[in-house]
Amino acid sequence: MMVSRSDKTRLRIVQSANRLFYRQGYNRTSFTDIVKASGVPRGNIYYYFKTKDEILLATIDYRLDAISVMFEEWDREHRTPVERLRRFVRMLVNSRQSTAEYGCPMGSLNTELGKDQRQLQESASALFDRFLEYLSLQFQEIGFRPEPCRNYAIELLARGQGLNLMTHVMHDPEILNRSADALYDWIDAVCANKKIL
Amino acid sequence: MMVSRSDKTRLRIVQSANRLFYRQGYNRTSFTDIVKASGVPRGNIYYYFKTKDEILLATIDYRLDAISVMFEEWDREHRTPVERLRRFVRMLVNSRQSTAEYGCPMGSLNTELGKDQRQLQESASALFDRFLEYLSLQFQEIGFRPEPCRNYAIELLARGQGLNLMTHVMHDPEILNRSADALYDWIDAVCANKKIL
DNA sequence: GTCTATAAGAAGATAGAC
DNA sequence: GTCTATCTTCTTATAGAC
Repeated sequence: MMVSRSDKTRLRIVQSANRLFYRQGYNRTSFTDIVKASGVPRGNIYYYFKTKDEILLATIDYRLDAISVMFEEWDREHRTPVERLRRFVRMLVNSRQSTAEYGCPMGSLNTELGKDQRQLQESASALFDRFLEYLSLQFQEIGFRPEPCRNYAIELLARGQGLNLMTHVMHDPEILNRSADALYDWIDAVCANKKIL
Repeated sequence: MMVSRSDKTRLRIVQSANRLFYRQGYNRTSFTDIVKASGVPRGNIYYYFKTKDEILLATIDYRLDAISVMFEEWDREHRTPVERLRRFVRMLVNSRQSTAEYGCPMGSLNTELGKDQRQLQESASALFDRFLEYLSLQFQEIGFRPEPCRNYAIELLARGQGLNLMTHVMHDPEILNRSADALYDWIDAVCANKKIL
């Protein structure tokens, strides 16, 4: 696939913005911040994106693609759905340093936008949907009936987000480190429960 | 205790700002917003607070006071520490409507400030400290050795925050409603565990 | 496609009359 | 203590040359 020069410029804008939105939040990141970080002049950025909101939507798509790639990798590396659920927990632990500094990229963005920028948050919630869909599918493959699977996915994601938030608030990556076992145990317990059903 | 007229004006500013900071976030709330909501003219607000940051610190103190009052009420209404822990979960469920709209006041504020306004977030984290202290104390009164109590408190608070976040992201108060049972069960399980120790 | 200059408005904060 | 007018800076966005 050809990658034109303009595609490269666009990508540089999106990557720089994505990084800034994560580290400073969307609303505290100014257009000038993006200009400086990307090295792309103001007018040029407006050639690619009509508004700052459009840049945000592009970063969300960018993240969605990254998530898809990640899930494909998990599918390739792990044969069983239980291993993939554990892989999810391991990802949280692996990200503990940046989580302690800036929070969860997905959770903090949705929290920021969810208050009074509903339309943007609706776009950002697609990130959550993607995770819920994937986790839910794993529970189905374990053998649960479809109905409870989504609730299991919500419960697992909620616990992950809770740990991410505490890790960020206290700026202590060790919280994620030592709490992970409880999530592994929870996965095991749910699977044990399955045999009863 | 005498409540002077100037105290009243100050309180109106703090209450209006507190409401706005919760509903719009700190950074998206402008000085003009506070002027309009409180009905107090610009210059007058600057008589009470030198900067917008100072208003935020005042709202944090305001919330800390409200939390103290709440805990005193819980102590009066419930004799046993287990009942108080359950009361905490019940509070989360009771707040589900506003949580679905605006998130957790404490969690969303700390998430917003934690990225690149560390000094302000340090002040805001006092809200978390207050909860951790109170919950930790309940576990101690149940009979646990002091060391694990703080971790139990962190775990309970994390799970609450996780549910609050999912409730907010999906704008669905029912998530908190149906997930509360798992928290009640968790409290029971921890207490059962105590007998083993 | 690239880039600079600048418009138009909103932000936080101040000066000073009353 | 109260209130209005204004300053300065920063914001997003546009115009238009190259």
